[in-house]
Amino acid sequence: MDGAGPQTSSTPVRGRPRSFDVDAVTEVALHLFWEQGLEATSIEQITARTGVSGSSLYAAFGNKRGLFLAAMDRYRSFVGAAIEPLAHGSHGVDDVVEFVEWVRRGIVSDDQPSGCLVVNSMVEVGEADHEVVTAASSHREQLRSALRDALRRAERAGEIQDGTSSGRALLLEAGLFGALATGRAGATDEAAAMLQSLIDEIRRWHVGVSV
Amino acid sequence: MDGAGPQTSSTPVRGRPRSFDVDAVTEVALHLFWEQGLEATSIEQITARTGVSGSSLYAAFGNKRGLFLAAMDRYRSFVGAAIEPLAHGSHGVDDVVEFVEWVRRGIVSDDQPSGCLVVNSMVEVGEADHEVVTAASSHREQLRSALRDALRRAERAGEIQDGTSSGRALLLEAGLFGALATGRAGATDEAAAMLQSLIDEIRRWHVGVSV
DNA sequence: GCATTTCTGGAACGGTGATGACAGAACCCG
DNA sequence: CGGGTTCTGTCATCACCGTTCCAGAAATGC
Repeated sequence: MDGAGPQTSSTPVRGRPRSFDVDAVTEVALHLFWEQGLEATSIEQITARTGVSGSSLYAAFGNKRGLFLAAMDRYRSFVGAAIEPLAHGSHGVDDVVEFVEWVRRGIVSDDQPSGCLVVNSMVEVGEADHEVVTAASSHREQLRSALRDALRRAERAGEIQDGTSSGRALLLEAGLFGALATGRAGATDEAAAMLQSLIDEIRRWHVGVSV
Repeated sequence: MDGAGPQTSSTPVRGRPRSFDVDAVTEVALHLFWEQGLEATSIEQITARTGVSGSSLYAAFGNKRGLFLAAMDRYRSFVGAAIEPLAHGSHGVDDVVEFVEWVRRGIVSDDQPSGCLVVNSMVEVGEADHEVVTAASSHREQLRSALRDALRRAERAGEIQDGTSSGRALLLEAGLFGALATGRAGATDEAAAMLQSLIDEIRRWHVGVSV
């Protein structure tokens, strides 16, 4: 019976209606948390960018943690859209490469903060917050599973050696996270090179191509 | 002419001598920063664990940032000892595998915090602190260069395909960082599995072994 | 219109944490 | 042993930040 969480789009029917868009505020918060981290982002910064005062934020999200969790959810569905083709695409290796390149575009792009909110949170929060740990764990599972699915398709298509999909999904997951952590430190070129090396290695997986 | 930094073991000759061991304090600080992060670690915690009061810390290290930088240096020489055989060892692939296993032992071990202070700092500090960015960049360079050296030896020994050492050094660096980030989130089993998948993949690099 | 309910901004509260000031303590050198 | 120098601990300062309080505002249904 703590913070009841944001009622995304239910009908309050009674009392004064909310005067701001919860999703829009979550988006702004996401951007700030993504760019600066959880601790380094203050409620005041969010009120400044959204024009919504602190008490309204607390009424809608419970507390800072609730807002962060909402932002994390939003981030996860953003990434989920790019993961989807991995899980249920029609290609094997090509789907994987396409995803890695999507990540690379995100790191190089100036439109979004470089790095991954989930990776950042894993490192910054560590094991301190159980819900954050759970969300991050679930996210990793989702990504890894999608990578594995794509690699299984690659196995069936004879693109890569049988029995390697699980291990290689883990390998890719680790490589992606490492590149994202590096990108966060401002070394976008290095991060992009890491992802390129990942792609090169994937290409070498092709059965029949000399080692 | 700012904080003069800790005079590690010079002879003060004049005035009251320091009554605590700078290295020992740095070690404690390192442990706390490593485990909790920069922001989450307070000077008070360090005074509590060391018995040294805040003003003495400020006299020796300038400020919290100076202490953190000293801790980072200490961490880097700790890791440097494990990197050394990579750079100047006599084996190729085996040296690389040995290093990955050293990282894995660190993650699984209960004696040290799981994760890597440099990776943690890259993510937590981001691009905010120029000196931290520089130290992290230098550390990455050192690791990558050592990995490349070992892989070059592997190339010369005919263990892996020629011309792949640079790319694969980057790949390993990314994979290691990703596993370390995952370990920091408390998922030590997952992190260990990532490192194992890295080792498995390295084994598949062996020229002559079927893809 | 009126009572009720729920929102809203602004100001206040309480805690925390980095840093600086200061008086005393411990050591060197002459 | 006294002067000069540098350490040490305690306390104060100052800023920041998450959170709550409160009085007013805006909607609902009767």
